[in-house]
Amino acid sequence: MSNSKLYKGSLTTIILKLLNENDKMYGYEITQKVKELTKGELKITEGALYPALHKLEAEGLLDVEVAKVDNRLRKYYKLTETGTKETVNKLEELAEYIKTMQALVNPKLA
Amino acid sequence: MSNSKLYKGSLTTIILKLLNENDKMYGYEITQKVKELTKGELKITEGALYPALHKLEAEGLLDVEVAKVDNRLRKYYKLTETGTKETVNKLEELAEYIKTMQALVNPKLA
DNA sequence: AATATATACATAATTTTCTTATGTATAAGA
DNA sequence: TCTTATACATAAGAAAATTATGTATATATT
Repeated sequence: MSNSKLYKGSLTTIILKLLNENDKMYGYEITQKVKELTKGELKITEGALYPALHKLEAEGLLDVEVAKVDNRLRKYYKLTETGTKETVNKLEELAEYIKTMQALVNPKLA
Repeated sequence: MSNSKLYKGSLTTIILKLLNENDKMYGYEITQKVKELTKGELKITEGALYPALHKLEAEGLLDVEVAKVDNRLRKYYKLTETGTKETVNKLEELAEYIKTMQALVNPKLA
């Protein structure tokens, strides 16, 4: 991502969550979806995204399927069974993190 | 931090926020305060904390004052004027980030 | 027809920000 | 006496980004 306030470590969670909702997506689609959902707040850069996808695939959390659309390459990624389980963990971690940060930063509301 | 689910980039915000509330604190005190406020969820390691403090000082966001208590060294840090302004920015960024992540991860509630 | 923008992938160099390991030193508790 | 707590620090390495490139096709603009 560029310009944005993204904390390192959350990209994986974002990818997994999107794939959990959308069954299969390709890289470019993910960048566009994030831009759309965050109203331009978050821009995922290719330099971050593609290595992240490759890593998740290598770890067995994602499966790939190559397709050719309009004479252009697309790599569709989808969650494996392990990936689906890991998505649950990552989302719990994120919720936990947000709670913890709010306790630190806004102790009155905790 | 160790063991924890902390996303990289939030340590600076935590330090600034604590100093904003407590006027002046020393490093070890910060580690203990974070542990206390997060009920042990977050443990700031010295390897992360001290370099972060030095960096904030070098950037002019913190001032240091060395003291000797019980024959042991303490370095009290406090926000400079610039540091106070930057604290506001960092807290806004964090709030924004949390909002953005919730929009991504829990679009129904957004 | 030429050029810019969008689509779609990828990697390399560098930077930021941690973790882990190590080191020094004093005080207090078992 | 030995461990734990207090209090600082840095170095090596890893993780995860950013920034800069590179390739290639399709579409929109001038």
